[in-house]
Amino acid sequence: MTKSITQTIVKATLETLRDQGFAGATSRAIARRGAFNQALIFYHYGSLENLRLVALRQLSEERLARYTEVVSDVPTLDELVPVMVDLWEEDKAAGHVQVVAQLIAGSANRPELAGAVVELMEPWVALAETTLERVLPSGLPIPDIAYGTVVWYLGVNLITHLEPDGTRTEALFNRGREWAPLVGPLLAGFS
Amino acid sequence: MTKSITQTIVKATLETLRDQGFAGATSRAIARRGAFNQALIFYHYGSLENLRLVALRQLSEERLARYTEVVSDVPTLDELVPVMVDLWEEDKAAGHVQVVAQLIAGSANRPELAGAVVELMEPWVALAETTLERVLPSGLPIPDIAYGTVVWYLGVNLITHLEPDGTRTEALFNRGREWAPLVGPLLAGFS
DNA sequence: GTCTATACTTGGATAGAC
DNA sequence: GTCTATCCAAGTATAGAC
Repeated sequence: MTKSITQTIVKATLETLRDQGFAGATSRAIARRGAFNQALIFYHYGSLENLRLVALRQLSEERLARYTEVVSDVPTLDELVPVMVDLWEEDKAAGHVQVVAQLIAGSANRPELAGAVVELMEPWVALAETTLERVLPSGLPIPDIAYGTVVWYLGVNLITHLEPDGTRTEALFNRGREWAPLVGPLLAGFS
Repeated sequence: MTKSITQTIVKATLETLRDQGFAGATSRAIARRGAFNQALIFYHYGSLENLRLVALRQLSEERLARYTEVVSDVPTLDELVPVMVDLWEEDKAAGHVQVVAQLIAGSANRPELAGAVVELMEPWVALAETTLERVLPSGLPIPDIAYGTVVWYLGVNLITHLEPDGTRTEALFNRGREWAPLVGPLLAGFS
């Protein structure tokens, strides 16, 4: 099972988006990165815009499957937080959500890409909702909390690559781990 | 007091960043928007990169002054939340933080811009810290909460312009207003 | 300080050989 | 399906007239 050229192209696209940003992910840069001919992008995907779309969709689906798998076992909030932190480390190491942040920012003024982003966000919010419904006490505004969480995750991903060493975000997550066991019982006061 | 050309240029830069995104904010697009000659950008600012820096700095300082002014009077959390929502509406209407999100995303792979962003973020986190120290009970990890808040604000701004109508973010802020009075007393349980 | 004109570079995309 | 070569549009930046 050798990798197909289309998969090579998508992979190179994601890597280039991660390392060079939206503006830097030109057809030529992507081709250089994947060591294939630039014309192949247009033969296989028609346009760079379309390739970006395909790459985004693929990444989203792949990661959503992973998140769903890992998260669906977790019964309580204070177990959820460290699990989420681990997923975060995973994504950060691979640069996955940096890619997403780049595509979202780049989708300004690009209706097709923007539409895809909104559409692809939906199942993520849904996952957040079912998960939070399970681990949070009832009576809370779950849909808003879920949406707020996804949005926050996005913000973190946008900012992280700016920190020279990522210490500040690191601290944030450590604090999350530390305080998670306290938040659950506290919120129970609402129900 | 007629407006100087340099101010016209900076203004057009911010507007173009807001409406066309980072990639769309070229020297030609900016000049078109401000109805001045494209060469003036390079005469007055040397390079587009430098103009972006100046524009970012100016916007940040201007808004920070406004936020500081409005927020420093507010003594409690449930008064703070609606005030913040108002500031948010203000920024959203003017598109201010969309600009910031664009510049942050665009600063990937641009060390100078990235450095400026990190540097300019510092006073914002500081403002968040002193404000939260005032309105939150003691015993909480204020620096992390402050940083997390700024990061979240960034995420909201990144995502908002994608929503066709902004209803979802709207709902989020309404919920914030609604729940703010409950959170304060609750957190007091920690101290 | 502001204009026109233009040098130079890079990017998206296509034609046509293989 | 993959390559080379190339067209054309758009970008940053500068030179030089006014």
